[in-house]
Amino acid sequence: MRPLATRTPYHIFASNVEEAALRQFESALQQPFTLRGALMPDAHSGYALPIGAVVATAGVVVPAWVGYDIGCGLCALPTSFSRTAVQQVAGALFKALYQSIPVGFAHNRADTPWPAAASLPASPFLRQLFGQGGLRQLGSLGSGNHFIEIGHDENDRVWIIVHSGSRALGHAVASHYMRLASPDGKPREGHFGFNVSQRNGRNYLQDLAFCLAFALENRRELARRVETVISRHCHGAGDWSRLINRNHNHAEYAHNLWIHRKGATQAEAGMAGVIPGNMRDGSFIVRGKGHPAALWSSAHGAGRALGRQQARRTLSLADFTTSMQGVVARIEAATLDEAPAAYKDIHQVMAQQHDLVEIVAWVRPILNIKG
DNA sequence: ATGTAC
Repeated sequence: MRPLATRTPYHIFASNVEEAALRQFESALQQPFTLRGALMPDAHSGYALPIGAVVATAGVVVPAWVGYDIGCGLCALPTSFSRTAVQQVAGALFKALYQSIPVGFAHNRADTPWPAAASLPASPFLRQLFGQGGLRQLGSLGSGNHFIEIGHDENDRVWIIVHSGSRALGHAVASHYMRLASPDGKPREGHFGFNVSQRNGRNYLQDLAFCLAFALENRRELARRVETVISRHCHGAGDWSRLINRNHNHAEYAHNLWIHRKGATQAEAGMAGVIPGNMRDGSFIVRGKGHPAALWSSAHGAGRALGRQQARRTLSLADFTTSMQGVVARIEAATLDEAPAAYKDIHQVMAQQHDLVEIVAWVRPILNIKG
């Protein structure tokens, strides 16, 4: 890979990165407030900054470097359900889950209670947005790469894995602050940020924290609903004391840096994490190694091998069906862009980041829910 | 990514 035109220290953990993504990363590193950068093995181009990029600044927060789905991430809940019992009723669970969980653009008919929201700090702008149906979206999945997986590890432990984010709320918050940060008042490509000590910067960070809490509560609610549905058919429960939660779209102050992660998972030394592969190969439960050159991060998934349109054009439904043998899932033209073949090989991606995370368990899917 | 787009 070509060297980047910058004196800012950076490290690329991917074997080959498309030129468009490289240019985005390079231009982020060229910003005067940027101190360090890293590209994870799943990096590919996104808005303003590649997905799979981590960029650290001195006192500046850039909303476009967090992206639209603030707080998007994964929860993994180990359970005491029996693998064979779950497998026997997988078809029924699949149907019941789509009845109890809104997916795609759908939301709940009624609000999901979230009492803690009232005492969380938030700007008046966010309060107003949140008041307009925020709670109806708690416990809704969304679309794209968001999913719910029920799977089992090597010891036959059943896991509930949820990938979702802050839904319309985070999107509106991101758009608002990206518009505020950009000099021409339009949300667009560019590396426009706020000083963290100024009003806009403080408001953004406060609303970002709210969205992170909302996204976590959304994933918890989704996992609760999955647990409830399974327990109507099988004995057992989730071990909520061992719930793992990791964001991959966020900004935080750590190690004396303002670290932005856009499609990159926090991986401090000893920290539990979840890295999804694809709807056939499942997800990995990991433990972070706290690699400083990776800015204490890892990949957030396999990364796309094919763009969504390209996947829809070039992949066949027949091959998709064959590749999904043994997994109960939406296998149809509408989900072809999420077929395993649309993603990079997750095992290779895991191998490329053995200095960043250690694999604790491999959760292989029994069923998968997508929007 | 998004009760869907300059």
